[in-house]
Amino acid sequence: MDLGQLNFHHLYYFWQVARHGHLTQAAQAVHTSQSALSAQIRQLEDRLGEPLFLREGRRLVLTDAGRLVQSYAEGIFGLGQEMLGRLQGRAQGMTRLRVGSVATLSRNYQENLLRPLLADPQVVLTLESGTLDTLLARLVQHQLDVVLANESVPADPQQPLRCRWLGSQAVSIVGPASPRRTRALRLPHDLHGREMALPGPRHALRGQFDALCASAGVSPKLRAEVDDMAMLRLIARDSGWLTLLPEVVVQDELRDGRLAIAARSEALRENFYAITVPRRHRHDALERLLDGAAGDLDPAGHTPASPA
Amino acid sequence: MDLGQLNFHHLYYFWQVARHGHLTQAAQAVHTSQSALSAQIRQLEDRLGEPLFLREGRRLVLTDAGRLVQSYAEGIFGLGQEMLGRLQGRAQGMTRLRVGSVATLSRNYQENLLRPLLADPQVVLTLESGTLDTLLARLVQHQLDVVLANESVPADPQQPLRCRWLGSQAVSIVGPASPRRTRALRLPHDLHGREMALPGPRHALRGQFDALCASAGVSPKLRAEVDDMAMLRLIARDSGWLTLLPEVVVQDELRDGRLAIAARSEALRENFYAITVPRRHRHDALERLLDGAAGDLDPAGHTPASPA
DNA sequence: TAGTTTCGTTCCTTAAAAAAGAACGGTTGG
DNA sequence: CCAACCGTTCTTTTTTAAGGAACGAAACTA
Repeated sequence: MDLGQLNFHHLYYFWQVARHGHLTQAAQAVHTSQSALSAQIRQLEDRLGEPLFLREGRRLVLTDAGRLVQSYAEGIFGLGQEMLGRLQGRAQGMTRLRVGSVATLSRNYQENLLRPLLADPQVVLTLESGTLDTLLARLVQHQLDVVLANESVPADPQQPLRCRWLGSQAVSIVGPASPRRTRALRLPHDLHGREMALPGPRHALRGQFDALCASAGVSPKLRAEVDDMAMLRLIARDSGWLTLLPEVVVQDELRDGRLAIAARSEALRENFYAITVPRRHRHDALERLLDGAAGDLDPAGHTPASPA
Repeated sequence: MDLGQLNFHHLYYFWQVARHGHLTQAAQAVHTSQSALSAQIRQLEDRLGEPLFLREGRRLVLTDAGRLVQSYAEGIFGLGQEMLGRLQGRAQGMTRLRVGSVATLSRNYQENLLRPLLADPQVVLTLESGTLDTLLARLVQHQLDVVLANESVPADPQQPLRCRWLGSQAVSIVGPASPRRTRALRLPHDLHGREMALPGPRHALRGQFDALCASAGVSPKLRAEVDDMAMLRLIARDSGWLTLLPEVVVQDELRDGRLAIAARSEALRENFYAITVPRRHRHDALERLLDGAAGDLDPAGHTPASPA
C-alpha cells in the first residue's frame, strides 16, 4: 500500500508534534511514546526527501518545508474532523446541526432563532452551552457547526473565524411599576446610588453597562449580579431593584404591568453573532439557519418576530 | 494511536473502491488483494458506525453516508497530492512550477509566456508536453500546476477546472512571396482547389479552419498536415503551398520577404488558455505567471511583446 | 436449468509496521 | 558541575495489514 505515496499516519504525528512544539508534549497528547513519534517523523522526512524539523539542541524548529507540510496537514486533518462531525448522528436522511451557544445568551432569543430548525423534521439539533472560549475551541475542532454569541470575536489570522451579525435587541433598565407613572430615568446619571441587579461580569452586556456608568462617573449600588437571564428575570420581578436586561426576557411582566421600563438607551443593545469556521463543504441546515436569522429581529427591541 | 478517530489508511482504500466502483478493480489499482480491501472497508464502516456501501448482489453501491465520505476523501487526498507536488523539487528557497503544455502549442508563444519565470532564479520550471487529455489527467492528480492549451475545456461539475483565457494570436494563410504583389485572397472562397499545408487534425486551429471551409462549401487540396509548428514552418518555406499557421511562427520569413501573408481572417485566431484546478493553497509563481500573461499578447497578432 | 465466470466475504496464516522500554548523549538552567 | 530535560537510537514485543484459499451469491451462457 502506498496511499498515494504519503503515509497519513506519519503526517498525523508530525502535525501533532509541530503544533505542540515538543516531542514530549505531543507524545502524551496522542498517548504514545517519544520514541514512536521520533521514528515516525524520521520516516516521513525520509519519504519527503527533506527535513521537516531542524534539531537545534533539544529543540525542534520547523523548516520551510515543515511549515508547508504543517499547513497542508492542518487542512487534511481539519477535513477529517469535519467529516466525522457531520457523519455522527445522521441517521438516514437526517442532518445534524451542532450549535453551541454561550450560556448567558437569552433563551428567548435562542428559541426564536432555532425555531425553524426545530420545526424541520429532517434536522437533528444538538445544542451545547458553555463559555465562549470553550465553545470556540470545540468549533475549531469541527465538533460544533456554529457558535451563537453575544459578542464578536477578534479576527485571528491564525484561525480564521467567520463572525456574522445576526441582529440585536433592546436592553433596558426595568423596575417595579409605580402607582403613578414617573418619567423615564436619565441614563446613566439617575442610576447613581440606586440599587440594581445586573448581568454577571462575563456577560457582554455588563461590559457595556459598566463602561457607560464609568464614563459618567456614576456608580449604582450593586445588589446582585447573575449570569442567567431567567434568574435575573425573577429577581427583577421580586426584588424591587432596577434591573438591566433585554426586554424580551420580561416581556410578560411588562405587558401585565408588574414591571415597567425605567430607562432605555441605544448605547445598550445586545448583539447576536453566529461564529463559524469557513467550511469546505456545504451545510444546508446551517446556511438556512443563518440566512433565516437576519430578518428575524425587530430592531425596535420588542419581541422578535416568530417565523411560524 | 487514533489519528483523531479516523484511520486514513482505511479511508484511502474506501476512496479507491468508491471511485472504481468495484473491489476487484480497485484492488489491482492499489496493488493489493480484494480481501484486504474488503476487510479495511469493513473496519472503516465499523468505526463510522454506519455502512458506506450497500451490498446489492455482487455490486457495491454507495450509501448517502458513503457519498459524503467520498467527497471528503476527495478533498483530503487531493490536498495530500497537492502537498507532495509542491514539496518535490523545492530545494531551499526554490519553488517548482510544473507546467503542462499541449504539444501543438506554438513554441514561440510558450517561450514568451514563460520568459519571466525562466528569468526568476527562485523558480524551477518543469515543462511537460502531451495531449490535452493526458495533461488534464495529470493536472487533476495535482501532478501539474497548470496546463497551457489552445482550446478551452468544458465545465465539468464533477471535476471543476478553472480555464483562464490568456490571449490570442493572429493566424494567417501564408504563401510564397510573388514577384509582384498580388491582392489578398478572399477567405475561404479563393482557397478552393489550392494546395495547402495545414495543422494536424488534433490541432484546435484545424477545427476552426475546416469549419470555415465547410460552411462555404470550399475544399482546398490538402497536401500536408502536420502537428508540429516548427515543421509546418519549414514546409511553408520550402513547398510553395499555402499554409495555415500563426504568424509568429514564420515571423522571420515574413520579415525578409521569403513568405507573404496571402490571407488573414478574424475568424481564425489561436486562443490560449491556462487551465488549473482551484487551489486551496497559494502558489505565488503560478499566480505571477497567469497575472503577467494577460497583457503579454499583441491583439493585432504580431510578435508578442517580450517583457524583458 | 445447469454449468461457468465473476465478485465480494470470511477465515486463517504470514509478513510488515508501529509501540514500548531502556540506554545514550547533547542542552539547559540553577 | 550537576541534575533535570529532551530527543535519538536500538531491541523486543505487540498490533495491524497482507496474502491465499475456500465459500457463496449473483450474472452470464448455452
